[in-house]
Amino acid sequence: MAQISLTFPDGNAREFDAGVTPAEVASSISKSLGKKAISATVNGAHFDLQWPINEDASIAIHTLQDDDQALELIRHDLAHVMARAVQAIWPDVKVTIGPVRDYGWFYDFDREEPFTPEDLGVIEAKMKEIINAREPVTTEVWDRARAIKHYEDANEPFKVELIDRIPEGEDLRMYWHGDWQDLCRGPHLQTTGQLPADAFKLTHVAGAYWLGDATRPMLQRIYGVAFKNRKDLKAHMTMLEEAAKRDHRKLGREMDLFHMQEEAPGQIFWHPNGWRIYTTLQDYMRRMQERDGYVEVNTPQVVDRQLWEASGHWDKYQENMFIVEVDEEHAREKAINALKPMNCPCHVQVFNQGLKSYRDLPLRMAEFGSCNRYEPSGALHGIMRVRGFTQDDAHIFCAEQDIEAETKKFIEFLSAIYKDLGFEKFAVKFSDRPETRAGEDDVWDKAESALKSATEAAGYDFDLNPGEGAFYGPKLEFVLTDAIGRDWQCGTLQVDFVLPERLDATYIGADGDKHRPVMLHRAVLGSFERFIGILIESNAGKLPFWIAPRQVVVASIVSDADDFVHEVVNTLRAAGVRAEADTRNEKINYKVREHSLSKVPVILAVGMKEVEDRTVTMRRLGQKQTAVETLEAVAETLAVEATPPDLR
RNA sequence: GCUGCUGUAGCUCAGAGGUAGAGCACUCCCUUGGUAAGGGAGAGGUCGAGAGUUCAAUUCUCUCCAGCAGCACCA
Repeated sequence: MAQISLTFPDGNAREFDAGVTPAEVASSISKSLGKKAISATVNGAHFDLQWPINEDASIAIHTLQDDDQALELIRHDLAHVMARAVQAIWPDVKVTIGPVRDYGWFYDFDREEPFTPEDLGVIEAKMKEIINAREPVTTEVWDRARAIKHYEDANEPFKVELIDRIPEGEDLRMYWHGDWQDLCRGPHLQTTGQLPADAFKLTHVAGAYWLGDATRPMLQRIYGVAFKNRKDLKAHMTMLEEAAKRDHRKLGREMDLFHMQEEAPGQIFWHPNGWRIYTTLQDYMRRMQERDGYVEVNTPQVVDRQLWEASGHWDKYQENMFIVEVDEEHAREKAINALKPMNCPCHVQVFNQGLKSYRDLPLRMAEFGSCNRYEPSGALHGIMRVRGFTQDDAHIFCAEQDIEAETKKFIEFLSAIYKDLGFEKFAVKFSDRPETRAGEDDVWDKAESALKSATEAAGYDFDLNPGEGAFYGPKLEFVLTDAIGRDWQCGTLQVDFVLPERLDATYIGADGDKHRPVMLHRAVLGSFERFIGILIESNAGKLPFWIAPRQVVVASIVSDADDFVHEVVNTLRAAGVRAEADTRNEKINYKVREHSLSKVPVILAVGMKEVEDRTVTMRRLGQKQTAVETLEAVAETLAVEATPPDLR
């Protein structure tokens, strides 16, 4: 038999018969490793212990001590064990797919009756039974015909479809957990006995379309989380509880920032505190944009359908637009309008007024543009996904050769702002050409490479979203994360070759001829609404002082101090600090607790001692210790903190 | 939009086929208290909306609306 050489992580190599399995390799090292092994990395690939190795390779044997591999296998095997448990309880449930995801896995089932929350407990119990039976996991490669026949006989149509979708020539691998069988890429554990019976939990059920396609049947997805041990599971559950406390919807209520109500789904009633955040951010953005060479405009909300037809929105976006028809009885003319879902067509109208010269480019046209989109009801989420919102939008009209420089300039602009707002790190996603698109391939080539090299030049890595670009051009997305790890696109930059064409934007070049500008659609915050949601969650409500709507509460300890309290408030207000008095007939403990819960960054306590010394006792949010300072010193310190970072 | 769940006082929630309860918040009174809840009293609800079943519905059924989780969507 042919020999192969396997190299271990310590650099030593040993000869084995070709076709040796990692399980045999592990056992040859020691009996205990043979038992403890869960999988191997062979030439960089994650290998099942049962797969044969046929060529010289590097090999590392994994045990449950290896976090990455162990967690992946635990979660993956639990997906199978869960499917097995479900079919053991309800034999006519059809199985589909069950991948590993963050913290756990899910598995999609086809079943008439919905799973109930009570069912989850029943399934969990069955899973523990299966785990404790400690049955071996085995695998075989089958040929296509046999696998299809098998699943047709078993009445598992989804599996048959899956096999049809696996490219010819790729191995079809079958796995058995005990006598329960599933089509699976692997790898898997040696036995279900390697699973921690006390470190997983089924969390929730939800619908999910088969193959992610809304035209296909909706399946029932059961989610689970799993860890290596009970302690990690518990830590995860605690983390989720903590994250729930940062939910902007909860904090928005507690901090009295905004509310929403049935009569205006997906729209926000901003309260004074919330609107303070909004205007503070808007003022800041306006200063930053002016400094970076933007001009600000403002355009109509209600626009005739003709413009939307010309721009292409009527065709491609109508479902998401609020259409406004004037009651015929009162209409002098029969016009159909739409609330603008985007600002771009209006900006082209501004651009088109008067002749533009190449000397006018790049023209950076900004608008705090109020948009309304009829978002699907299921997509609405607090103030992060709404039907009425305002973008910090701008369109940069430029020549093709300016794309790279403008992109780089924009990324630097965005990252400076994100830094000011406390987001040092953010993800960048790059989406390239989709299947159906407008524009020639060589133009796409140029645009894509310009975006990529500008991103790299600005010093950012990006994830590629192949084929996810807009039909009119490639795009960059700047993604921030909410309290429980959901991603939200905030900033964006999109190259657009199409709209200038459709709306006939032109400029006169140095050669005296008409040319077509390129439009860069870009936003930094994305929308104020979403960004404020993220800002609240990432700070757990403890906003930076300059953004905090209520910055200082001056609280009296005894009512004889009330006069000085008002003097302190007035002094702070004169220094540009948002201060208010709390002279209610309550104990200082009560006041401290209440204002701390509503996230006021600074509480200044004033008793008779302070009145005599003209001092205040300062307590910062989240800190227990206090500091006595003179009124003048506090006003000076807080005035600096209240100043937006760009004005310091 | 789809699947499932939820909707009772400002908030968090309990409750039952016979027209409702708690804690906190709110108002008033007492209390002037030194850094996360001082004491007492009071007020507050068309039980999401509509229809049906029933002697009787907030409770059961249906429809609608909204919210939550996930999926799809996010040009």
